[in-house]
Amino acid sequence: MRSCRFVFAVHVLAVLALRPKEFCSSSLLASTVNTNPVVIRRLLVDLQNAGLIGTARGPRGGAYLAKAPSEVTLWQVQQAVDPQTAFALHPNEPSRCCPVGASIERVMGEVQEQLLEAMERELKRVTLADVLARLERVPGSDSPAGAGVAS
Amino acid sequence: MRSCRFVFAVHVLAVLALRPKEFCSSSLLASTVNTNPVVIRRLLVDLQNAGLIGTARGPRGGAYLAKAPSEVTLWQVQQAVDPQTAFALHPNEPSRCCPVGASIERVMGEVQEQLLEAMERELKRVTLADVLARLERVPGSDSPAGAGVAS
DNA sequence: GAAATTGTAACAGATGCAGTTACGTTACAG
DNA sequence: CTGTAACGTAACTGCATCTGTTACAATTTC
Repeated sequence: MRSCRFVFAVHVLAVLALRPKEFCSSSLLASTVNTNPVVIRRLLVDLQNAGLIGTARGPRGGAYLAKAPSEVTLWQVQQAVDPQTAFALHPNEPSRCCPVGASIERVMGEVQEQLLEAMERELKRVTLADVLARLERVPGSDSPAGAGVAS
Repeated sequence: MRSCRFVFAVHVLAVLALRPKEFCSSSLLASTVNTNPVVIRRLLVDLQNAGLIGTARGPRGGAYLAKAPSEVTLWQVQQAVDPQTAFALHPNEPSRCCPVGASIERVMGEVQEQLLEAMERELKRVTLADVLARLERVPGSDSPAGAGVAS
């Protein structure tokens, strides 16, 4: 994955986790991520479809975390916002005459499956609560960095 | 990784492995991969720098495999032609005022390291010889599909 | 009814990659 | 020694993708 949707999504979810029971607007989230509110709203659509957050329209509306941080794995986040392939396969069909070209796509497809499974195992081991626990403690901050941490 | 340099490189190395002691031209390799010879030559430069192949100029020149297929892992190939990051980090510096923005880059950088290590372990488990062994046997082909296989 | 906020469409700018053409360099063959 | 085949590399094009931006309809609160 080359896009930054994944880190943006983790960032947004972490902010939401630090403000439980609050509705955060896309403008507020955009200012902490340092991007445009529409970029955030596009992310929120995918996160909502995955059941990770909820949103509300109108004044005082915004997004809120729909699950406990310890129940949200980075794998869920990644699948929600950037379902990826590990590497690109052949863009043009290889020559079928060559014994390699005849079946290289199948073999590399199988390799890709193994690789994606390894990435899935690794990303499932890290939860949003783990991410919160690894943020630096900022005592003077307006939001306690430890809130919601369950590691 | 989104580019197809990795699959192209494995394809090329597999063809070279099936023709030991032969010099294969970039035109020949390009025809089995179904791309342009220059694309192949750019790959060959990287594979040569990594010590996986050798090349010779002039008539009857071309590329040859410099190692036994069982000694070449897909990790070596991937590092040679497409050293990658697992995912993109923040393009714009996040707000340092927010406790998340203050250290999210470090945390996600650590997550990325773990993920890359998992991918490395997985790709090191697969050698070029394994790839050759998983190609379909084509008895009528001009090149025995089992040549050089050591799995 | 006004205002705030999401949801979404449309577009601009930047980036990266595959493919292509062209040409200099090298080495073999006769 | 000359022609030819091949690598090495630079420059360019076209295409796709992504982030960021503007704009606007739909929704909800006050």
